[in-house]
Amino acid sequence: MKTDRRQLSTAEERRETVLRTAIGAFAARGYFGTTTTEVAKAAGISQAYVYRLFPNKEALFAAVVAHCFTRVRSAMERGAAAATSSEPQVVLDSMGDAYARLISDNDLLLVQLHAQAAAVSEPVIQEAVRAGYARMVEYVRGASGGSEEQVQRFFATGMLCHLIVSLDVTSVDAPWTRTLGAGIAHY
Amino acid sequence: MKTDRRQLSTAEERRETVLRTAIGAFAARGYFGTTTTEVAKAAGISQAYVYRLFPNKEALFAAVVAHCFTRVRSAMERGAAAATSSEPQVVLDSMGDAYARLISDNDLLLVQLHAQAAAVSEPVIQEAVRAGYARMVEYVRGASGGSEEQVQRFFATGMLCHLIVSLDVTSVDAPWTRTLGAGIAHY
DNA sequence: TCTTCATGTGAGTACTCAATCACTCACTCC
DNA sequence: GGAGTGAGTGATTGAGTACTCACATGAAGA
Repeated sequence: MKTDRRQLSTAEERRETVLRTAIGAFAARGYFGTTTTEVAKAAGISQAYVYRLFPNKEALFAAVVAHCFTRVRSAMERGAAAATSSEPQVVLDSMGDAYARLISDNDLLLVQLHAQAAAVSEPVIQEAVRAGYARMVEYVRGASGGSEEQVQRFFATGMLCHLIVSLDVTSVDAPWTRTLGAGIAHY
Repeated sequence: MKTDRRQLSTAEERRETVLRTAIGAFAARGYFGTTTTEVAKAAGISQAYVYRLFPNKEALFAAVVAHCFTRVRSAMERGAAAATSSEPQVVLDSMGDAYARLISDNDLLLVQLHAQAAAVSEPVIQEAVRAGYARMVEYVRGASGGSEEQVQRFFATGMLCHLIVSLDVTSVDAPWTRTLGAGIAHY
């Protein structure tokens, strides 16, 4: 290695760049509504090269989804570590707060919402989303020690966040928006 | 009027047919993933005629979404009427059960999920979904007399149903699926 | 330097999509 | 029967779409 800064990246580095930047691309219009050209532009590469890094659009999206889940899970881990007590509800609240901070830019959450929608018809994506939630549920259960009901409510609240963000209810002040958003942290 | 049975429908009748049948078309792949040709086929008309009945695809989808919300709301009304007591939680449970029965074929629920996803980027759809939830939240609050927290939890549980259906978790038997699906009725 | 190989792209292909338009047919009223 | 109106369609368009391939360029060792 002569120079400190290579002009070309390794394929693996590029793949990671794509996974990171594609979140922003897919966040707006999801799997069907986002073109591979948009993903390429977000990553600063040509559209053709996307197909060198990933076999097809479905695999690309599934990889992006998996990447989002690992980011969310590591945020939960930080939240669990920051809990001020080992009381299950305290740990859950701390994880929820860490989640709220992570998704303050909304893109991660929106990809999860779109992934859920695409999972209905695309088996590869469904499998990625299932695997993500499987690991997440088990992690939350184990780290918090919460009851079935507490864990279930934790995820139900997360789903409610999807609704709140997708409708942008925080920018509407009305009784129904206050009811849905009551007690939900946002940064 | 010579014959008892007309061959042609009125435009209004056709529009209603389209609204009803398009639910099945949009349920699988949502707004971006469903073509107007598929919608036309489901309604038994030509693709061109879809554009005589609706100005464009976005308005068509928004109308379908609004139609779904009215169906869900009237199911809730039946549920509320069937409640065995006026205790808020009893009424909410009865409404939830009516909802569970209504969406046993999944299509209505899937359209709501896809509508939520499309609402992120399509303002006309976002407005339709907002209006639908606004009316539904107010109705649920008024009909049940439940507290802010009870109503919020009611909708959070509904959102959890979206996840359960989109991932088809009922066909996977594992600890995490039992946690998410605990106590959720399905018919 | 020269060869080798991975990184990266321009220019396509074959196809699908939403939307339009000229047109036909069914019905009603006189 | 004939004029007028609204229901309904076949054919088309122009703008994309995912995906491919021949080719260029940079890096690094012999």
